[in-house]
Amino acid sequence: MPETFPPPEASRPTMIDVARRAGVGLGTVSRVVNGGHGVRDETAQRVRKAIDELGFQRNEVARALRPGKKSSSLALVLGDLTNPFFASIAKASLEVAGQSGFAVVLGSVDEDPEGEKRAIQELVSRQVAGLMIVPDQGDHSFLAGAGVPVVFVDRPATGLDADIVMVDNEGGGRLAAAHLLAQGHRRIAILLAPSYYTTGRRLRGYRRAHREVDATVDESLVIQLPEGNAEAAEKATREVMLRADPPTAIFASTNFLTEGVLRALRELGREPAVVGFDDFRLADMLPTPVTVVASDIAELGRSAARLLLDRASAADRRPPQRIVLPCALIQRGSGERPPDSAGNRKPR
Amino acid sequence: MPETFPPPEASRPTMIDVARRAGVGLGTVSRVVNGGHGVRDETAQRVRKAIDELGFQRNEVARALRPGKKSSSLALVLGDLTNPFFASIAKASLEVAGQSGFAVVLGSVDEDPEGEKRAIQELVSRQVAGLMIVPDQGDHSFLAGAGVPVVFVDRPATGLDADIVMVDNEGGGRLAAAHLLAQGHRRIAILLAPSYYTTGRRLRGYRRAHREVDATVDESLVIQLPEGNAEAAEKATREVMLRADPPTAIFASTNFLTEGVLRALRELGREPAVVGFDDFRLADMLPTPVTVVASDIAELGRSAARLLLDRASAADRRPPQRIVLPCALIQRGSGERPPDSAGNRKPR
DNA sequence: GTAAGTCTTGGAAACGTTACCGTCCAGGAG
DNA sequence: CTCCTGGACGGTAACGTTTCCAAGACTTAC
Repeated sequence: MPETFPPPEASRPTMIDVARRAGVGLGTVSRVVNGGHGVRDETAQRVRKAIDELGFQRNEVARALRPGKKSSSLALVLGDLTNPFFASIAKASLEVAGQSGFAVVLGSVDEDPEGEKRAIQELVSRQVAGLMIVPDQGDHSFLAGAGVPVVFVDRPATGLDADIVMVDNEGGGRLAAAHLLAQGHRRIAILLAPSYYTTGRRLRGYRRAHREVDATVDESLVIQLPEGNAEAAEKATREVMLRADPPTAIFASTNFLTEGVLRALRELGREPAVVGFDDFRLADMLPTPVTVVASDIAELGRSAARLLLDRASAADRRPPQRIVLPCALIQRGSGERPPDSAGNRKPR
Repeated sequence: MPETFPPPEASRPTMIDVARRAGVGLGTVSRVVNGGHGVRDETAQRVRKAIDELGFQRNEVARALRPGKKSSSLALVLGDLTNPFFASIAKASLEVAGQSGFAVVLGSVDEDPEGEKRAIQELVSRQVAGLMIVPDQGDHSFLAGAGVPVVFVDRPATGLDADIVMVDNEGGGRLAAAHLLAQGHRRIAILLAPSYYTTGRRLRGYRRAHREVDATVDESLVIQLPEGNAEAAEKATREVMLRADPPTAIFASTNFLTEGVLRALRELGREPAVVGFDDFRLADMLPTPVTVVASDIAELGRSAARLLLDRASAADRRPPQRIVLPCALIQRGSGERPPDSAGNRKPR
């Protein structure tokens, strides 16, 4: 059978091909490709012409092989991309990196902390120029010797003092609780995903808000969930609302938790005040629009990428930076219900 | 001896270091690292010991430099990760690729089709083993000579006959329209994002459903939006509902469009039947839970990754594959409203 | 007119890996 | 005892780029 098809493995032209075609040396081509300093204009023209004609494109892999040169990729390690929170970070950091000609390699870690370590090392072996990590629990000191700059996103990691970008969790927690307390609520349940750093800080803010108005926290309303998903929150909400002394307000410390809370409340037909942490799509479209404490998640990703690019390009030896983004309260209705509406059956 | 401080710029050990430490040749180390065939067991042990002691990890960049060897990364090029549709694809393909030891490099393309081409070429220059592309409009024939396997996701591209994974758009469109027609609706508006391939197919299904029950399509209800976002859909919905002869049902051909439709309807206080294409989070929690035509988006991503891995590893020379996933109707309420409820003011 | 620069340019050495080609040794066959 | 076979291993040449060094061409200053 005749091979009329385009050659299946058309090897792409290299700098050597370009050099031959332009009648110059290899070094000259390289110089032209990298900004063209120290090359006569006329020569540079000839080289560029050859590049166009051959459709040459620099082989980034070979480039990254040279010592010192890291590849022009950043790595982003995070959990479930299906969570809009993570998706926003990914999108924003991708944008910033892209503007500087950097690609982003993704590592997913839904799994164990061991899986995270493996994923990170895989990425390091790909010679990425830097790592953005939304860390799970577990020690990250193994990164110290990797010789790669690291930026932690959303929460710090133990064992490594690196740059970090996060939101003002304590301030946000305080904001949410203070808002509810100001409406007269004194029995405010707080739902916490298990052992996340952020969760602890939000709880701290919640406690501080109580102290500030001399209210005592009923510890039985501080609810540590076994898992950080909507189902766990739904179950916990059901249980706490069916107690003899239910809360008059609920503070869900995570977007997925908020969803679970709302599910349970709809099912029960109860309407305590609800404030969520992190905004989410359609929050304003629900039967009672949901009041949330929100921050600029995209900025989280953008800052992380910017910070990492600085570290990667310049020999940026400043001490680890710490960027904290503010939170704001967005009142939509669910957080403004008065205490006495909590037990009411929802009118249907 | 205690290594108190990891050297700040400890250059990572290479195979040569391992070879020296194990007292073997370079080739032997390589053989051990790649499965260890043709190496005596005792020797392999020694090498493995040295690897552990030094914390050696293969430099993937150098490996990928060798001719024929592509890097163990796949590229994924898609639009806004903030769209749960794209996020699901990304997550699923990431998972599958990860299981085979492949990383995924992301290219975002919110921009022009020219930006897409640039992004793709950037990724190709990184010697990825394959490309998964959710193509924008525009010609993709420039990929033909790249020597890299390509899988298109969600929609085909012009100019290149490659593998493709997509959902049964026409079937889904038909399903949605048929469902509405079966309830007696005869004036069904369809909102279409501009010039997407999928959009055209969904419209085709919509028309087919009409033909099947001998209903005629009022062409003024086939609404081409100037943009594919919620705002455009909201505006269009407002306009069409305020006409003298408004539709009794609306088919929103995209998840974001559905959101816009719902926003407009809430504002207007009107309740025509609504069916959306693609499921979305909280669809069941809205005042009237939203009926949708849904498909397994994650499977879209998984299939794409699997297909690409096959092409990349084996010299898979089968003709281009074409995988079409089915759609299913999920009835939740908004799609089951009868025709005469459309003009009703919403009780408040 | 010569010395000392400056600007351009070509060539070669690396980077860390894999693939190939030998060499060496052991053991079996003749 | 020799020859051959085959497995185990060491060495080296790539892969495509960047960087360094040296050499040539040309300018400037004395």
